[in-house]
Amino acid sequence: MNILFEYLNKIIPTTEKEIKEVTPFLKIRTIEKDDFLLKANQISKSMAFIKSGCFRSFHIKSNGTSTNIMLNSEQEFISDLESFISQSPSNLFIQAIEKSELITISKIDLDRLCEKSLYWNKLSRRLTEDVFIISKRRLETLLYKTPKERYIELLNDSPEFFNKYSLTDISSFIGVTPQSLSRIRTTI
Amino acid sequence: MNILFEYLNKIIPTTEKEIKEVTPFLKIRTIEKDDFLLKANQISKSMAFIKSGCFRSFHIKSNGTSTNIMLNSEQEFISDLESFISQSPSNLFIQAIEKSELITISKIDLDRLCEKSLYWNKLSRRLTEDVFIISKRRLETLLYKTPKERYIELLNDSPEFFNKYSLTDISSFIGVTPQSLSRIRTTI
DNA sequence: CGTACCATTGATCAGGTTCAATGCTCGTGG
DNA sequence: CCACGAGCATTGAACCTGATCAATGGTACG
Repeated sequence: MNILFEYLNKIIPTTEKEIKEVTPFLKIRTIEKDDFLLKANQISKSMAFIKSGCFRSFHIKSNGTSTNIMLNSEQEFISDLESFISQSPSNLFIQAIEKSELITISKIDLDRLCEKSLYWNKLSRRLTEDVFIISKRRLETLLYKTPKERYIELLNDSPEFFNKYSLTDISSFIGVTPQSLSRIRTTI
Repeated sequence: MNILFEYLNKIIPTTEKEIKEVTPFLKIRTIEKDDFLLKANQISKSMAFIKSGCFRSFHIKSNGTSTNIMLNSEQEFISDLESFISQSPSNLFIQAIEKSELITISKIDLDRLCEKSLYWNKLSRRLTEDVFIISKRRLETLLYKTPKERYIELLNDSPEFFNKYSLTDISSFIGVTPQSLSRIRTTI
């Protein structure tokens, strides 16, 4: 679990106290390729830190088409944060793109830590802030930019995406069809 | 400032202690129609609670066109939260749509409150969570839905928008031109 | 009264979608 | 070990939605 503690320590420096507090609540979980961490209508009961592997979070419309709202990999937290926060049914599917290892903590245990501890409160706040900023930037990209501009932005800001995820997954993340992405790529 | 205290009390119940702690840091500010609360490249130094009035937060692209990323009115907090959190230059303009009254707190003072107090930490976390959920839902709407569906969703979920904001502002918020919104409206 | 802004309507244009077909790679089973 | 099938990326053609350019009517405000 050291990889998680190092990550937390970078965000808000930890002491022995916090490591001891949280360790009993952490669980390791392995998930196979194509299996689901969460499905629509379920309530997200735990927050997961990705030790290895990668995931796509997507929505399925009534007509059956699916759209990736988020792609995540190593050293990122994953869950439907909205469902996790409000303990309401999710509208997302979260699926492992490859065999992955997670470190998880349940909502109940995290709430318990936050109830009394300034540290875990500050940390939760920081993580929520980070996720908010990611969401806001994604919103801005969709509102202000053309698909071609979004592709170029992704190439510059997150070139590693193109090793981790298929072009189909990336096109859905960008908000266009795979055919359109393919055509965009030929113009560059 | 009672309107703010009532609002806070609903989110996380306050005691006399918290009211006393925060009161010295709160300022009332009036802002005239069309004046700016924040401009691009400035750093957002304060968080504002809208006592009366309404605002639009928008981005201006290099080609000069502007897009509303957010519309806010009474009993909502307003700032470029990304700039406020990270104290980095904003890419947004925040403008009063009408003469408005704000209750503000500076970043420095809020940080000071959060440093030691569990209450202000929990509150900040809750407010960030709420803003995250708003941002995520907006992202979903843009990714999954057509302009017509977005318009209908807004009509159902926030009919008051159509009293507060011009159709031009709303069309920009939805992510289409005023002409397109006008045509969408005629089909319903 | 006149000007400026907003909402609307018409005509044309462009970019993305859809439908369809093909090549490619990789994993599986005979 | 090879053959087959599945899924991904690409390409072509037709179509459609929303953008753009342009003009008009209405209304609020100085």
